[in-house]
Amino acid sequence: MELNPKKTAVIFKAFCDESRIIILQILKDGEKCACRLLEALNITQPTLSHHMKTLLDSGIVNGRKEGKWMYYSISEEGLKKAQEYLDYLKGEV
Amino acid sequence: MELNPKKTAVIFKAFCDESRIIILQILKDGEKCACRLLEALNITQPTLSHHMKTLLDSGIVNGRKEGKWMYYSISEEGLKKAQEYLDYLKGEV
DNA sequence: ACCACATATAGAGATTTGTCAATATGTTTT
DNA sequence: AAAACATATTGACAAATCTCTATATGTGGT
Repeated sequence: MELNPKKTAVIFKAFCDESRIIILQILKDGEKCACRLLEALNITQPTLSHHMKTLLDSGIVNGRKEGKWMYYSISEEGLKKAQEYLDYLKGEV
Repeated sequence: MELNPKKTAVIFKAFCDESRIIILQILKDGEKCACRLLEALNITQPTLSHHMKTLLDSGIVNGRKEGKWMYYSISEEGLKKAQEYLDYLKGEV
């Protein structure tokens, strides 16, 4: 656990907004195109793009470009990092 | 996993601010009085109070009043809830 | 009852964040 | 090359958040 406070906060920003939780809920079913996410949420396309940037920055979501489409999925590695931090707080280090 | 998006976001607000991460870092060592936390942080007493309220609301921290002192500690139960959510996203449900 | 101390609340200012409309970039098809 | 489409970026505004000073509340000791 060498994470500094600022970096740790960035990771968990993924989970502290309602819209992003809904996005993660959808991605839980598997990789989705941005357009599919947009259909499911009551936000505009630029707002979705903004949230996806936050999620990518957090490391909790992976992005993959295929042609004109952008595919997003949950990053097992990112989730693991978040879990490791919670374990660390539990004193299970 | 019956958590609604708003409630989930509230839980994780505990981890998405730099000052709160530092507070959790200190509480990892065990229960601490508010005055001890205040010494360790470069913030005013009302600001600390505000962050402690956020942490209590998230369920990640427990509070206990003893005389004029307020003691805070990490809530194993709260942490467990956060971890369960991350597990859920991993598809390990 | 009063004073000293620890913490909480109220209110205000500054910063950050979420949101949108408008526009730019990049890709595919015709 | 142009048109159509998917996504990203810009710039502006509103809402939420962080921070402070000032003040209130509550507790223990004198």
